[in-house]
Amino acid sequence: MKVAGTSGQISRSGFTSSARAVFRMLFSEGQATRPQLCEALGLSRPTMSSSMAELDRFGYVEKIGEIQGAVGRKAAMYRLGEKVGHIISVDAGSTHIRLRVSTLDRRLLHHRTYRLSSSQRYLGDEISVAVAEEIEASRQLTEAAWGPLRAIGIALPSRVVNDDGDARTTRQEQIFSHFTPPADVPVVLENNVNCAAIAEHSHGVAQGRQDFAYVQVGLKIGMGIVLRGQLLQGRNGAAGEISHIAFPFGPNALPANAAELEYYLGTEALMARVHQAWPANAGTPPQDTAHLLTLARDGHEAANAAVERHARDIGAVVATCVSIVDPGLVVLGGGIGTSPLILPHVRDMANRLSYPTEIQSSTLGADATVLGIEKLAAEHACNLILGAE
Amino acid sequence: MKVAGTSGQISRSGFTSSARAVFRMLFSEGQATRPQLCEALGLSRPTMSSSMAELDRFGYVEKIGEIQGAVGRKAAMYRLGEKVGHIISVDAGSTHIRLRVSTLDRRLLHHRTYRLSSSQRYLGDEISVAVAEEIEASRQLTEAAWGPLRAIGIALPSRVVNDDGDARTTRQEQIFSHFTPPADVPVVLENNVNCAAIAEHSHGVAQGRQDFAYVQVGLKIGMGIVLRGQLLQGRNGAAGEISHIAFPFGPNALPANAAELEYYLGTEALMARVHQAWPANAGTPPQDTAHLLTLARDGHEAANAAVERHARDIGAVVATCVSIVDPGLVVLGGGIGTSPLILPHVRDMANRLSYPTEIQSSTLGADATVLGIEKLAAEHACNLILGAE
DNA sequence: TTGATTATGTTACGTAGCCTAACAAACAAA
DNA sequence: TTTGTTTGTTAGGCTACGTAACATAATCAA
Repeated sequence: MKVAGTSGQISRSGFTSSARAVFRMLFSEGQATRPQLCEALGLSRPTMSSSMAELDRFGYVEKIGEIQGAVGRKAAMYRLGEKVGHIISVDAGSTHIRLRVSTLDRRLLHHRTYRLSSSQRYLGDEISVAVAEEIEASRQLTEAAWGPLRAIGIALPSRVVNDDGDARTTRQEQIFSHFTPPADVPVVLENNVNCAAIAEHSHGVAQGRQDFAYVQVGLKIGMGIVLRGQLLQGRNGAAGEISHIAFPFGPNALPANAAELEYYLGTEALMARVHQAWPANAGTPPQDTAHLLTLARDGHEAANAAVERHARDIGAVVATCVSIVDPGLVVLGGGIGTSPLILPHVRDMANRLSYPTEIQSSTLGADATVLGIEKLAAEHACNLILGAE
Repeated sequence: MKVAGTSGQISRSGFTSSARAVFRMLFSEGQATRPQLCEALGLSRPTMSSSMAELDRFGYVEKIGEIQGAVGRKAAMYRLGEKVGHIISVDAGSTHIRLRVSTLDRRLLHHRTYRLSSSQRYLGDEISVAVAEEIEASRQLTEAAWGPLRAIGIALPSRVVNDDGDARTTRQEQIFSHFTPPADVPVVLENNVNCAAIAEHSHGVAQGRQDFAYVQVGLKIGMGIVLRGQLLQGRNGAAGEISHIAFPFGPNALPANAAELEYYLGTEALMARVHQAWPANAGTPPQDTAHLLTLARDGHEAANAAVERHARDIGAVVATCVSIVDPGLVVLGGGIGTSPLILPHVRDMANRLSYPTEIQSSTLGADATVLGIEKLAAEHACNLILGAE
């Protein structure tokens, strides 16, 4: 993740630690009653009173109702107030720009989707232009009740390095070629596969897991790794760049070039192999992977063989990842990754070659990436409001 | 890391947070003056007074002298007191048992080395017996001034899982087959390669690094990964078990069995390949890797070719690791790993296939592993004294 | 309806753990 | 010896919590 726009303002918030804890709780849980907050945070009722008063002075909390228990007085229910503001999250994908405007506790305020005129393999000018236009369009709709814009998050189809790393080796700055963020609004950048991993953590099958890996298999192949609840980014923003795994590698084979696996496991080369191996009497070969998967599902022999071999290749990649980080859970995503046809083969291969690991298919749809960057942008905004410490 | 022996005593220490901070500082720095501690921890002199008094009541600090600045009153120098106690650290290696008795701030009190009668490939009875005897022998020498025994750390040549994992799949419990630790003394277990990685962090070339990987190349091959300053252990204690990387893996090759890389990159298979490829006119082939490296260093052509090929294989493995965790630094250790002959080839291969990564040879000797487990045991003891949180 | 019971929120007040200010002690340099 | 500097202690205040007690608001049983 890279953050631009707020350089060096290490703003201590001025809130007491209990007020910060209350804010964080409402941030993560969405809403809670005072007794619930007391219980969860181990605070006394007087401390809760003063914390709430403290946050209320800034409009940072909002009473949204009362809850009646079995007996006794009603408990007041709170959530974050409107002065907390909102964030804009953008998935700058290869075919679509998906945008969400939401509160810090991720209540959706507005959303839009823009279809790019052509599929963009890499981050370039067209994406930058589209992002600029979409953000501008939604800013026009901003309502007073949304409060201030606290952050803009953008998921990019490129490596992203943080301030320690060397941004010149990535494409990340391309996003700003036609897009200039509003002054004073921090921009949070993160790789789109990493964002999808985050979404699995907050919305998907990896909920509650401290450690897991997300493997996206589609046009390209990539991985996002979450360890101790935090995204692993790497010195060059290259953690999870599994297309750079040594390939081919064997007693008589060493890789000649970097990223050979990217080509081999990409859909282009996969379909080329399918066409080459397609029997003359097996009908017309499939034109894309979706078609290939349909044929395989319907029991087509040649299609099945191709899918199985691809699944076993992916299983080998997963085994390699497990051997290195042993995450306990691997989530498969992407057009091919989510196919139920590949899951058993990946499981079999990975668990035979490596250590016991749960392997699941993602159930999140096309919104996964934008939900992931939304989470990251919200967390960044929350940290800014509560001070770095 | 696995910890046995102290089940469930979540002892809050009763010390103020500043006293704990002072303790931690003396723990990590060894010694410091009061003004230094104030400066480093951001505490006032009155607070330092009360913190010191607090710790002194338990004999947890000790004044060891005074330091005279340019002008003004002398500053008192402190270190951890004898009531803090000591730890026993054991490297249960394949050929030697190395033992150190030391204070929590790692002042050496006693050490001994025992040579096993034969090289043990795996953790078994003989190691357990030897560990029991060595620990018993050094306990006999315990002096009153050493204070209580706070922890026993043992580095094992096996996978080690923590309490979440399934210990039945590892060999770790074998260590207790002939060794029964004293009651009430926690035992800290960790894999020996992970320990060597820790030692690189605290004593070696990885000092000051938040993230790095340590690759040990010798009889077997293994890796220890430190991320955000903490050892990565994995759900099955298998993080860094790079012998399970998919191998062979290529367009026409999938691994048939687990851990094929362990055999291929092990010294046994290496020497077999060397012998097979040895030209008839090149003299007698080397009998072990040390000899092979000597011949290569002296310019022997066939030896050089073998070493280079092995180095490139290792470089491919390093590239795979970098592609997944992108640590920024890889330290090479072990009998073959530390050879200056392989370093350039590993560097070339890894950096060509993957992302910019510093690659260094370890400069620590045979004590690395025991120093690593010493660090872990000391940290565990420190946490117990200061309370969990 | 009315009191008993219970949960919630506020007020009053105590305390721990830090701080600053001021002073005492211990040193070097003038 | 005096002066200035640094170290350590004493005195006293402040903040962020806590507990105790009370006020408030609900259910429930008579």
